[in-house]
Amino acid sequence: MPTIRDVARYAQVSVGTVSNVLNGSTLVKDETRQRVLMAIEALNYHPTAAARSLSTQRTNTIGMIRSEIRLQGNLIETDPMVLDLIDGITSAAISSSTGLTFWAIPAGEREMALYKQLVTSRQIDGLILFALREKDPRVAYLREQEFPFVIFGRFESDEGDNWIDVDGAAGIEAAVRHLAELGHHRIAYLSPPHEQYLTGLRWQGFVKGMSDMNVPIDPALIYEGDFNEKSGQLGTHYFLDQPNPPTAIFCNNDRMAFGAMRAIQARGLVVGQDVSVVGFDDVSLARYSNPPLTTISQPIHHIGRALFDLLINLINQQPIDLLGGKLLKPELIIRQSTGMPR
Amino acid sequence: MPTIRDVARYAQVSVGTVSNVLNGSTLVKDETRQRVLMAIEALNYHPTAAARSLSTQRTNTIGMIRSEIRLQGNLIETDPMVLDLIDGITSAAISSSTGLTFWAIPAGEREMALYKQLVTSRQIDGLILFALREKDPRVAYLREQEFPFVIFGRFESDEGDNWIDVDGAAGIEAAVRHLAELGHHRIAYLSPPHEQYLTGLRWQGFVKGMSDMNVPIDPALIYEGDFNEKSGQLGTHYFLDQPNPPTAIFCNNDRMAFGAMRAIQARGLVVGQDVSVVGFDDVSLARYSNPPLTTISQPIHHIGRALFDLLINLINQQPIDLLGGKLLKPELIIRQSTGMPR
DNA sequence: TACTTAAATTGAACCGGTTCAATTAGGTAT
DNA sequence: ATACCTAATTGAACCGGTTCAATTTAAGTA
Repeated sequence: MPTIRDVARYAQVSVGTVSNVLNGSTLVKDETRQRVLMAIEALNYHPTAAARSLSTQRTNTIGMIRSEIRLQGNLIETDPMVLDLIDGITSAAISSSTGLTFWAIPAGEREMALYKQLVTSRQIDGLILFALREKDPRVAYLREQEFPFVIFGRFESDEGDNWIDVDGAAGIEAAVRHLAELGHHRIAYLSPPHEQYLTGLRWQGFVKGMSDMNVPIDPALIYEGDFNEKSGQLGTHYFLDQPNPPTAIFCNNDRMAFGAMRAIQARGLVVGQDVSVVGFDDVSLARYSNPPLTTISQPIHHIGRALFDLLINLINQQPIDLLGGKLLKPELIIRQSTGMPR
Repeated sequence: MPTIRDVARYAQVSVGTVSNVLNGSTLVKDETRQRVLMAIEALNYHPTAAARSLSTQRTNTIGMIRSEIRLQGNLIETDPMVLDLIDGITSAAISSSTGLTFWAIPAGEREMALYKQLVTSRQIDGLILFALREKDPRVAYLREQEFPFVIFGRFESDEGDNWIDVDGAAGIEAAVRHLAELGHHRIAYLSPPHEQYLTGLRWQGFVKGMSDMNVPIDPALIYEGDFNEKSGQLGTHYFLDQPNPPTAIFCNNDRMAFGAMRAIQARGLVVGQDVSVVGFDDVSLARYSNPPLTTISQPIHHIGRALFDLLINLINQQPIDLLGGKLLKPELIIRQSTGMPR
């Protein structure tokens, strides 16, 4: 493998000049630049990433870590939504030749060790966090280390300027309004796991929506799910076993909504007639489920891109342009899983 | 940030000794090791990844690149299956403190440029390829460069020992047998895009299954899809518009199968009674669709782990243990989307 | 006590880039 | 011809690890 010194020798210039050519400095005479470029071509030279990183202190890599969370022993599978997020991030990353590196690790002690490792060994220039938990230790640590990071979601009273979120509460309010206007008075709530930070925010939206529409909240119609289909199914059976079952179920993600629809159908009931179901996320399948799912859509691909841009600005210590605001409005997509109660 | 020289000074040893301690060499006296470890602790020292990479020529990072393919102008969205693959890879990677770096780039010229960049700049130690296309230029290039890579899938007559695949043809044969045994004589085939290498292999399985069961193949019942729900829907409408429509549709992934079910239901027909549907992949939603989808299951999480182990062995030039064979048997999961024809 | 051998430690050289103070080349004004 | 200024180029020092031949220390043996 040729090094920069080989190129310098071949082109009969110094290594400094080659470096200047590589980094687009304007200091180099055109004729010299040509000679260097020809040498690079002739030797098929490519700068080594590690050497460059060592002297520039930049890796051109950002990181993302999935916390493997287990509830009652079973792994919470990754939401298809995350894949869309990854898609958005990587499609923005490619244009600034930055890579996205992934790790997956069980939440807990080893998780913090990984974060510390990455930060102190400078393997990455910045981090994208998502699915924050209550009193998430990761945020405290990264802040303390002044390590660049952005969050998909909010954390503790919206402080900081390094997050982008969807106003889930507003989305849920809209969903509740939609259900109430259809005539539903018994609306069940399939909650996210209580560890998640967003759980509180979402709940506020539900409470506000219910109170605005004068629908009473029945504690018997609340169930804590874990974002998997299975818990949507379990929660729904629990609801329908109540003496006074709900006519509508709001689910905090689409996967639980799919599980809910399945449970309703397993009892010989019709989704959208006997029981209405609303989801959250609008994953690509929501449009194709049977019946098509009414759900709250978030512009996840756009969010991925925006998070990336925000992080890069943070890393470069450039002024932050929030690209249309940090709190994005979600949109209620009405399909056939909701209808008037019988 | 402290460097290895700071640690050496603090512990009153040489940098060589510190390095030996860091790398678990047995040459260091226990007492010295303790002193060094205390110094590391006291200074909160962590080796810099870039410096280490520069001298070891290893990055402890492997790469994966998603080819953004457009058909008739629209992007083929990433399959949820890929997320499971990533999950499997990263869960294996974490135990050897290796990261997985992800890029997404449109197939074509820029794509090859990215591969060349990564290989020659040694940003990664190895690559995981998937969704190979006919005469895929990536394989030729990587082979020529002798760069370590493994493939999820096969390529050109199974040559090489760096791939792991599911025997999709066998899976399809089983699916066709299942349908024929139920009494179906008109079985439609929703094909993968023709550019994909697996398209040929899968087709062979379909042909063999049909011929074994003495079911004729009708050219009017073949449609080329693109793995998205939409094309499943379009293909199904095309099939059902035929003068002599099929009673069963085999779809080459679950997403197209979901689209197919939707199209069938949109015409007031009942899936599993009027028209049976079989998918491929067994994504987590398949169990929760309405009706639950009969599909071919591949152990994708296991495959991710196996691909990682294989790649690491390749990188370390260690003998390859194929962990239970390179061609894995898929399993037909029979659910309610298939039944006897009316 | 001297000699041999094994164990532990040392530190300069190296990996391959970037940076910047110092130097040289080229051009213009006096 | 000389002084002066700007543009272009140079190359040693640096980034922070690993490696290994050379050296020192400790243990074992006669």
